[in-house]
Amino acid sequence: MVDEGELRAALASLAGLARVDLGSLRGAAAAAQRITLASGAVLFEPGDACRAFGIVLSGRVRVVALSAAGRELVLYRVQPGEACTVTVSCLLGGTPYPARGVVEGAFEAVAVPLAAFRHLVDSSPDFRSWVFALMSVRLVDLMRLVSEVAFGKLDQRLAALLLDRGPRLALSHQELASEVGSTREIVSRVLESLQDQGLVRLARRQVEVVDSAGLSQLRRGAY
Amino acid sequence: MVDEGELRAALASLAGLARVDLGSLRGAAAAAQRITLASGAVLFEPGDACRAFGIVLSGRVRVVALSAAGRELVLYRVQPGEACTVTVSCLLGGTPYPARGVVEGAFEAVAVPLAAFRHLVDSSPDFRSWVFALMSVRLVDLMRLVSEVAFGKLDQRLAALLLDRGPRLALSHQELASEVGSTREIVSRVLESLQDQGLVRLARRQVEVVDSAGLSQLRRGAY
DNA sequence: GGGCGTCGGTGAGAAAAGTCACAGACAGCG
DNA sequence: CGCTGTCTGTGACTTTTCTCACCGACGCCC
Repeated sequence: MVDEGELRAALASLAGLARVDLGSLRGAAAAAQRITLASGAVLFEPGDACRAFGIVLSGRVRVVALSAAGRELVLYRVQPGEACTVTVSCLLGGTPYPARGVVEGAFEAVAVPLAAFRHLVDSSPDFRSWVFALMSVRLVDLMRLVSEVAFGKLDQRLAALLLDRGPRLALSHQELASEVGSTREIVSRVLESLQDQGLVRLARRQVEVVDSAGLSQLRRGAY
Repeated sequence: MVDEGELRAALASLAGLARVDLGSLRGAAAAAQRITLASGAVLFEPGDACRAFGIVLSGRVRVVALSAAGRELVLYRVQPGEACTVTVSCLLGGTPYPARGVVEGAFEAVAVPLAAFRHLVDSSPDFRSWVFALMSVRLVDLMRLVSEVAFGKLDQRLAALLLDRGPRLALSHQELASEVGSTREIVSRVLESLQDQGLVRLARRQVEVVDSAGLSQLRRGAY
């Protein structure tokens, strides 16, 4: 159970949700729960049933596809101010989660049960279009991801990752491999080749982008 | 411009849309357009801007990712009674299409412009939850597709395709390759190997499932 | 300084997929 | 019947990715 003012304050801080009206919030606030988790906590596993709709206040959720062999691939991240779209999908469709959700950073969220979620959707146009927008972005992103995984080579995928996530990435090769759905050795070798081409500089648990223009070029049509 | 009764009849024939109320339809009907296209027509190309929301009455839309090298991969199909979810995403997000949409079969659809779509969403809870349900299913399907493409071998992907699409598939190897995002030669060889294992029977432009139990087994953990 | 756990490098080999080139088979049609 | 376009089979080779095995390097803690 969450204080209405608190929920309101939380929602108000989120882009696009500032104007959810008071009446709509009553029911949701009464039913909502505050959730706090430490980094690394698992929110859901593939096959789990979905019980509530969550709005992330701080920290992130990394949504990861798992292979039978234990390999991983990050599908997307839920940022503060967003809701987990798989959760919406699974709630509405009654399907089990198709992926794992892992907490990154100090995590706080508000969990709203299905009934209250429906009520919010029905009563607040702002809330509604916020949810639509989230799902829209996710859908298009996933379609792009499918293309990249199906058609892109690993150097291109890594180039894209490096360009997207800042000029400096403090991740081990194993962690990078889990981002892109590959294995440590391969990532090591590909990174080494990128370094040989003068595109990045490597250090223990760190990749630094040196030639971002070159990386962008590689990202598109490798030649 | 579409007659209100006609639009109503069209919507009424669709699962989950039977009860969209009359008032909500007025605006939509006035703005809606009837679309008829022949099989093979291209609805949209990657990069195109999205102009209207379409509900498919008959025929299907095949949504396809394209690689720089000209390879293809079917992301999903929009069946009669469904709406194209990329279209919703692109409309709401203002993003260009990330894929190609191709008509299959004799195609009829009702196209509703963005404003009228928004009005329908706002005024009809039934319409709303129908759209949510569509997007939910798509999202989960796409996540599964990412996993399959990233972790599955081609024989598994083909096995899944054969199991999903009836005991008999009348497609050329090139068409099968375009379904799964591979090339003709590879598909030919994999199919031959499936035939050697007694799982399918091949003929010109035809694949027949012989041992569906075996195919299911292959589909999961190839051993 | 010694020990330990994490991290990265590397070699050897195999498997999977893609590429190129061409040949033969089949269907439909004039 | 022969022609033509589509469809499939196949050999030979390359590229990409994966797997296994092992080792050395680094950081940290006692």
